[in-house]
Amino acid sequence: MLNLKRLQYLDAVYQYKNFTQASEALYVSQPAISSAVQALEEELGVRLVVRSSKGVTFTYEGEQFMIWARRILSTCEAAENAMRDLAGTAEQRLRLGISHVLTNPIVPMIFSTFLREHPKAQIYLNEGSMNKHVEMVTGEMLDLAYNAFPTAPEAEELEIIPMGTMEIHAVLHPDHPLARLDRIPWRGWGRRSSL
Amino acid sequence: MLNLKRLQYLDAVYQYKNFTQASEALYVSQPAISSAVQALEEELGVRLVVRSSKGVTFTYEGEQFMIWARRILSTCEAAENAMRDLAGTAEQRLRLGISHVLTNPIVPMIFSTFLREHPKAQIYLNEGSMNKHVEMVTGEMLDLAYNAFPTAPEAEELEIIPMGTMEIHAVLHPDHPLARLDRIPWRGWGRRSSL
DNA sequence: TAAAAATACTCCATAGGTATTTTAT
DNA sequence: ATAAAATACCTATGGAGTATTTTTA
Repeated sequence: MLNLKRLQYLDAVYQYKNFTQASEALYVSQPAISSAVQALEEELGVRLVVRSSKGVTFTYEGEQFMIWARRILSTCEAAENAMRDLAGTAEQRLRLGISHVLTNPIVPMIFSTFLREHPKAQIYLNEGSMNKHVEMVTGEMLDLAYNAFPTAPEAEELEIIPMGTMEIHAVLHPDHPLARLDRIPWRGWGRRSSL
Repeated sequence: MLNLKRLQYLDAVYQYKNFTQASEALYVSQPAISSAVQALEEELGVRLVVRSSKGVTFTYEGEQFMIWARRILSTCEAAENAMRDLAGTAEQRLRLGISHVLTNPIVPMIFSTFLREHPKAQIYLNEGSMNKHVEMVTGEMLDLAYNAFPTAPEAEELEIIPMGTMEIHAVLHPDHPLARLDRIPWRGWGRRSSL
């Protein structure tokens, strides 16, 4: 299996056509370069460079290999940059799930408090079902969900911060049998048809 | 700097969605996989997978990174194959430089002797100047040059095998002053106009 | 309780360093 | 005599193994 550091060393050798200069550019010793190139040649079964007392020249095989090496190295660099981007924006990003019924009270809070503290932040709002949001937080698709009754089994691995309570009012016709009560008991809901 | 072995491990994790199975597929221990993935996450500054007691799920960042990882790994494989090809054909290939004036005696030898011993070999014949061939052998562009008078300075780093001698005859008009001699001295050449 | 991943630790291979030798100009 | 690479040798880091612990379904 190839080794990226060796490719990097070979790349420097290709630029300088000289082991010593390559080693100085990379802040390593000359023998480190020497053995890395030897190891590559050994592994590939191919002579990559011709050494002489005035530097190195690349063989045909060496030139061919450099085409691949450069491609590999630049792809790696691109991958690292892509991840740096994701990591960077991740710090400037709030992926928030909000249940439809809870949207009202939370949205003003976001724009007043959160955005004042993180002016550069981007906010991804996902309105949807509460249990779906529990899954999305578990799978790191969301950072945070503003939720109620997190009863899904996955919810237990999440940190849950109580934000407050919400009074639920029943709006009834004065003639409805429950209209006589001050409070409507929970147990009643299961047995009755909804309004 | 990225490390290809770690990418390979992550790739197996991606296939099996399970550290233990990935480790078995690669014939390494489970902690080896575990620490490789941790190291990658550390290096990239990004959470790649979500661990659970029933395996792993890839995060958004993890999925994105896998696109790059696969590309890197397959490019490496292609590079190795390309070099294997070059190394393989190198053993079945004679890159031979022949000076124009020497072509006659060597060509029959190639087809009779060499090809009988190496029936699968390919022969690249390069007809050209003798000093150019010395350079090409030095730079490993040729395996062998059939040459005469290797006087180029680079020739001293080459192994030289005497193949034979060749008589050089001067064809002269009977009235030419040199025609009287049995042998024409070398030193005469420099001072006279050519024929 | 079982299955999966993390942790602790130990060990070894290998990458890298320094000093020196070899080679060729 | 100089400049470059190779070699010898030593050290240290990191990767991998075994054994164990933690976590969650």
